[in-house]
Amino acid sequence: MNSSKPNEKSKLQSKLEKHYNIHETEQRMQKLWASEEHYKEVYSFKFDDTERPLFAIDTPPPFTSGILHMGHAYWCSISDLIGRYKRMRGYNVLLPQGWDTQGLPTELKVQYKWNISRDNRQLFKKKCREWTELMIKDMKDVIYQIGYRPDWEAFEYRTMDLEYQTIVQKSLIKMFKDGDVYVDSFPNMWCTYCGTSIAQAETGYLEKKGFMNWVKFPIVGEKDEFIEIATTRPELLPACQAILVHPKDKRFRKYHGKEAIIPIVNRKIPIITDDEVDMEFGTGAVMNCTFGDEQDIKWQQRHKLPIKQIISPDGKIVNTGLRYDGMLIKDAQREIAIDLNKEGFMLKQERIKHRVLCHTERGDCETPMEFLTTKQFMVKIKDYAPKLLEAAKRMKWYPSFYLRRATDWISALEWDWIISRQRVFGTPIPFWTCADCNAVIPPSEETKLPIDTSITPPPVEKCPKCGSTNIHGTTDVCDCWVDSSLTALIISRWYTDPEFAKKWITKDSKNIIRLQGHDIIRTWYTYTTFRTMRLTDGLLPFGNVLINGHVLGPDSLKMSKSRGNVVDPRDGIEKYGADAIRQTILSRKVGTDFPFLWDTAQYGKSFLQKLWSVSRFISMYIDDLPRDFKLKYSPIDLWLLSELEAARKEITKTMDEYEFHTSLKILYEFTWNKLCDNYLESVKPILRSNDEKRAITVRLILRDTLWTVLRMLAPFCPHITEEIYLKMFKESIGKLSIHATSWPEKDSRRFNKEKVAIGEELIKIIAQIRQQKAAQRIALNQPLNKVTITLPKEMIAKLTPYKDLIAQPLHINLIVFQEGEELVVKLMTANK
RNA sequence: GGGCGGGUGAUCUAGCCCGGUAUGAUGCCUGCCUUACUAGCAGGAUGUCGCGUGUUCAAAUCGCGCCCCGCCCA
Repeated sequence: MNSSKPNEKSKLQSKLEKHYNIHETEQRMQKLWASEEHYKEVYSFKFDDTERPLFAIDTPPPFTSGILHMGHAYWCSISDLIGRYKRMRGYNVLLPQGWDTQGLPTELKVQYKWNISRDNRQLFKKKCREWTELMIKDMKDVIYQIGYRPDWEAFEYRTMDLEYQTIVQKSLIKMFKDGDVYVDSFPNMWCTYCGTSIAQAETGYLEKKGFMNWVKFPIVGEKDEFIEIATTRPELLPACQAILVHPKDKRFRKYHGKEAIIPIVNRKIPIITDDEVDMEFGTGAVMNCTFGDEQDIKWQQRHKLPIKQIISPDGKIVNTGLRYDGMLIKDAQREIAIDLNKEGFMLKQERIKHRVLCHTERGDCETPMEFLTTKQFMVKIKDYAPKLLEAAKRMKWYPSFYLRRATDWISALEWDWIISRQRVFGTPIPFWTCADCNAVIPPSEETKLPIDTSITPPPVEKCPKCGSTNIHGTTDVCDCWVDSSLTALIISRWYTDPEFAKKWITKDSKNIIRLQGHDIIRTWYTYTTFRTMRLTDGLLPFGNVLINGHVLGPDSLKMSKSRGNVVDPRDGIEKYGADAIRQTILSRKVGTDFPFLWDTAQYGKSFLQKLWSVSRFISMYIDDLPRDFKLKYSPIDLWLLSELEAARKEITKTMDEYEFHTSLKILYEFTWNKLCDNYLESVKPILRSNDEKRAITVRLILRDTLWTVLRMLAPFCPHITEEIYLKMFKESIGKLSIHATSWPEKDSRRFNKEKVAIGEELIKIIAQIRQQKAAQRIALNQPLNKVTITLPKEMIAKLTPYKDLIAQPLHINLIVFQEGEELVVKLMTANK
């Protein structure tokens, strides 16, 4: 065995600077990881590896709005963390990253910011692409800065790419062939602001201010008799087809079978009964206006009421033959209320707040929904709901309670999915239709995709169903969820490499985890599951679902520009560094919403310096350590090692359960508390002593412990751990990067439990003495003449051999044990 | 109206599944300065764990009822 005592000169040389240079290091590491060498070794999916188990994350493709907030940094950090962790656990990890590019917000930006007209569709699309390229560049830059390192090289996708659009069109053609696609002129929800149909999933209820109007309807054939109704939408009076009352409502029994006259409009309508009328609401009588809301549609169909469409796609009143024609809905509402008042039909008006179904997803238009009868492409999903429910239950949900959110939503599905949108920047719908019978006509087999049927002639001259020649292409494009519901099939290359896809997409797809926010469970989650199952004969897109919450502003409120509480990740990275920001957001339970707190970021930054310092300290003592050495443990050593093993076990377990906040907490506790404050302080004298055996033992323990901690910290703080690895461990470990090393294995050494307990007791006593010093205002480095320690008899016997372990670090001349019930320490200073 | 989540010192929070002296951070206060630590270390104060009730030797934790906040949906 060669002597390992470092010579005096090199003893206090550290390989690490005194202060950790966050920004310089992080940038250097990111550059390194972008290199081909690191890509090949660490971050690439290994196609030719048949040994290692597979693991893929279906990461969220962010919408390329150009707006970037802490939420993006959040899911990037989670994806990155899981990727790095699973790699260390021996998985062949597929970490793709895509971009959800086609959407209304982009169109609006191009239209208004770049002032491009959408009339020239080809030019407009081109400009949308250009805009999107710029946004991707911007957003990529930021997620790069947070240390996110997906497999860009092989698995980056963009929904606007022609290859992607081809696959989307292929998938729709298959679904058509399976009978899932149809065209119908069912009343659809329509956004008059965006000028497009809207899916149920894109709407939400918003609290809006409005008026409740009490309107009198004269009864036909009666003098001065009126039936009163309460409505928030008087402008729909011209579309009114009936008044409904509850059959058991005594107040209206006398009007059953009679007719009423619509005020202003002067048209007769029947008064009919229906069980679903809420007697408590308003006056108990309700008018049915063809397309007021979902309930109106139900009633219209049940009672076979005539249909009258008085709202135009651009949100104007039409078709009434009254002076309101051409007015915006809002204006007409006001005007008709004025007229009702003038004519004496308005009983009263009341300011109210009510919940209105609005366009809430994608874009901030928040326009109240109207119902318009337009021809739309639909996909049958409602009938498939039972299978979706069953699938959701077969997946593993983290946290588990979100399963309920999914099943609730699926059970509530009432309509099929409207997949067409009257927009420009989107995947073209690959069908023609027969204007006479609504038949859907797909392109012929040999047609090269993607196609735009608005400029491509149809493959047939006559409608195969009715023989009509009235066949048209469409300018409609796909709902964005038609694009993004394919991600699982895209990353597994279902359409381009079926052999490869088979490895992933299976009955349970247990090697894939979907990561997404809770706000898009009803859209992205549901549609991906639905589409994948339909396209693959019932296979699942993924077997695991990890739901993340929202990062709120520091004031615990939803981040919003108007509130001014938006936290830009770039600010955070600049102030505290990427590793600190990652700690900040990863220290919270996954699945819950949480505020972004700068204090926590500060702690993360301090922790980086702490980790750096302890590494720096240890680096001074680990040169020339023997490879093979019979260690001479003290109980305190054993205590540390058993604490480390306990921590490793718990951290591994919580990482596997995606409870990162707990893993991180244990890492903090172990590193800062146990390793630095307790162990390190107590062994410092040994490091400098002449007891070579003990010194080498402690140095080996310190090195190995740091190495273990460093690896467990690597997924959380990839930059600093990589830097320390390169400076201190690469030479001996030999791997290119810490992110290519493996997760710490179980320490199978069996430590004498009694010795460990003694070590713990020693640590406790040292802490007590420190505490006493502080209480008596004695400087910590001031020597103590004598310390009396009161302990139970059997403890004294056990601790006596280890007096030095207490005396040395605390500079005590004499330790005296005394019998007693519980631990008490008494100090005597040298000069007392 | 329903479902889900939450209500813990000044602030933010862990713990709750699997009952047994409530965790950590920030801030505040007091000391110390020891060559790993743009600080660090040691210590301190601040809590009826939303309210009520039940089960239990024992409840932040389990049951029931209620109140408040958030989200999702009727």
